[in-house]
Amino acid sequence: MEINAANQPASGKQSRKLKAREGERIAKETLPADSLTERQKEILKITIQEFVNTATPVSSEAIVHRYRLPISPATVRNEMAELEREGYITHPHTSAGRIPSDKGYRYFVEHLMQRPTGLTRLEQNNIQHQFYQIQLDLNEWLRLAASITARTAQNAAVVSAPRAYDSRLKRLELIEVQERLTLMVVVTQDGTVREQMISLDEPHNQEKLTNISARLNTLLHSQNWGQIEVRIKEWPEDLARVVAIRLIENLRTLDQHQNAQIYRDGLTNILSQPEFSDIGRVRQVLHTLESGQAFTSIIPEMLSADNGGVQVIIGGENRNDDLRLLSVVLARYGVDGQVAGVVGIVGPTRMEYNRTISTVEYISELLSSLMNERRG
Amino acid sequence: MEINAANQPASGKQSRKLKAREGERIAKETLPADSLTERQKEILKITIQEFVNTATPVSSEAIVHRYRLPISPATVRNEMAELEREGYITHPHTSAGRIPSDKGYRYFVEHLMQRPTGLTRLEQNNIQHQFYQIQLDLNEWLRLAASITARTAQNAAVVSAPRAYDSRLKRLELIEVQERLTLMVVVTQDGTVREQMISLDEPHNQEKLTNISARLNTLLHSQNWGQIEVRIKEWPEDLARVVAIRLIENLRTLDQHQNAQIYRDGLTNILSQPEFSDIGRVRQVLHTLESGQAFTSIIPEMLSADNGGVQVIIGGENRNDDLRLLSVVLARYGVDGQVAGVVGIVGPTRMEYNRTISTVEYISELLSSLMNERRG
DNA sequence: AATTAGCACTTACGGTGTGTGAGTGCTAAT
DNA sequence: ATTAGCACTCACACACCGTAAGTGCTAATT
Repeated sequence: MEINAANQPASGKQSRKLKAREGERIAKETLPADSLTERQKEILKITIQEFVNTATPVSSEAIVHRYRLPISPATVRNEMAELEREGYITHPHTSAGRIPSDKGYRYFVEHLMQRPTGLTRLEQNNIQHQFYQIQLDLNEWLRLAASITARTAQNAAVVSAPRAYDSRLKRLELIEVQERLTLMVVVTQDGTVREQMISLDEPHNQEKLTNISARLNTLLHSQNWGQIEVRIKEWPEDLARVVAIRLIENLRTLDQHQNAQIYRDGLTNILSQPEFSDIGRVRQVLHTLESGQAFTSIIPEMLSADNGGVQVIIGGENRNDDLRLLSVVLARYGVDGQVAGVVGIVGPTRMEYNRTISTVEYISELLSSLMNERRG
Repeated sequence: MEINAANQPASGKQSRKLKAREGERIAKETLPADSLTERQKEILKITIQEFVNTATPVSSEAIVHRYRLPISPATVRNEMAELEREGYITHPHTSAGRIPSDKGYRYFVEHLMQRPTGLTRLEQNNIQHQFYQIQLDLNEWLRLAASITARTAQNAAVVSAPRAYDSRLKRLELIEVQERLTLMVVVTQDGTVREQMISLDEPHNQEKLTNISARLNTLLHSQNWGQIEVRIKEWPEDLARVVAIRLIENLRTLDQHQNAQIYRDGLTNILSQPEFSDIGRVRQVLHTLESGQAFTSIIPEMLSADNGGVQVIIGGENRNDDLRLLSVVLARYGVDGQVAGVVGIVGPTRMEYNRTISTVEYISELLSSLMNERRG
């Protein structure tokens, strides 16, 4: 039992640390590639692949048989026992086969998985087609993105609306709705359109409104909310100022994006997985995903991460308790320094990481280039 | 068994017809109020109320005991047997109490339920508050509506985006994004804002675009797509015409609203009901609600119904097979002749119809008045 | 004629028992 | 270091009750 403790003291401790889950950053603990022998890697890889496909514990016999290994089940058993001691796999009860642990999946994702074999060229083209087919607005793009991602990865998809870093006014329009009610339409430099109602103290006709918006457009063009705030300091208390104040609010909420809209799709996919044969778990997961509150911490974290690539958070690595039994695969999309959002997949830890990662990667690239075309 | 067959021959046939479900319109078959004796009504009412509360079959003893009826369980049993013969209730197996049938619920909704006791004044105020608290845009209003409806009625909520009948241009704006790319923002008379990208054959600067939009605004103000189509017939093949054509498309899709957006919320509520202890049913229902295709027929039907009130579709009355085990309660909202959408609740047939109906009613009224304020 | 007491009958439900098959871990042989 | 052999452990499916709940029917009562 203590044989290999001397060989990899770090690894042993690290695994315990992982389970203790301190406040680490997401997807960090890179496992050393050389902590396992080649044969152990091979067996771990097969175990994971088999388990991903069949959803049932993998026996020593199944491994040698299905993959025609030149060793006996007994040998495999010995290796598996070792892998279990190291924490890469477990078994649910004595007479059952092995199932991968979170740590096992992590090792797989980092060292064992052959990449990239996720999406075929054909699939990519199909997806691209759906996006370019119609000139949709942002809202519908994101909805579509969620839907396609979910379908492609056969799991639940999450897409966060792009959040701007530094929204600047491109154009503002005031439209009379009623005597004392006007509709303000704000277009920012990156092409986002927002509408807002403003109720006025006294009646104004369209002509007046047009004048004001023309004036504001020239005065405040390409300014962000901070600059506008400074600019209007000594303005008189007239309508122009009222509008400017609403404009500031508007740009500011755009930047902070408290109303960070999340688009979801494909809940059905994940619930049809065998791990969700238990109704209680279904309810819990559904609740988690529907409320979306699990993502309020994870998405901002992803947005501010300096590492640009795909992030994989496996089971217990999740900070959020409700996501403990699920894995999350995330990628950022957007235009550098201007706007950014997140595309993600949520599913059982037993998922095809390769395909999931490829999907999320591809969709995020696609969304990025679409966003790029939008901006001026 | 045939005793009452002579008394209510129509009712007997009608119930059979119901089960045969021909292509009837929604929520129609009004059951005659006098087909039951007063005591039978009382017993049916109690049975339904008890079942709605407890979710377990109601026994004859429970009825006399809980409601202190001056009759014996045996008498109640006789009456229940009669009610069962008439199709208002059933029992799952010999030694179980009674549960209401779809027909029973319908009778309850039409004659037995005391209305309106749905929402307290306090609840109404709370709801109203949430809507008026912030000046949201349409999108977020509807999302909020779905969320509040679901929470209030403790079931899944469905809200369809308002569909316009006859969208007319209020104002159009062209904003340069890139040299050959412009953003068109269209505001219609009823205050709907839509954005669309237009790619141009040759470069145009903002000044040119402003000119064109000003011209179009005066020429096409308050016209619908049909009128615009006639108007531009002999126009030269310039940019103004290109924009006008896109404008026509835009207004037209607004009217047909193929992209009839549906907002959903509260799936969790309905899945926590005891009728969804079976995982298969959960999946089926979830699939139905997530895909939303079940509503593609039911919502337009509701929109074009001449009956303005709340519609209740109970279990098997649903045309859509996937909704067979659920009830749907719908109300229309909007501004007469201008825009209309639907607010609805979906839940197990065992639901508090009174409260559900009141909720849907109230939210739809609220949305209507909000829409009213928006329009010019 | 309507109501009710009494009772036999039916059926779901929870607990217990069991035997079978899968798969392991260990030991001893290769 | 590998592997054959084997005892051992569990989950799972199935059958087997006993019990409690609630009915329908019959006969007695009002």
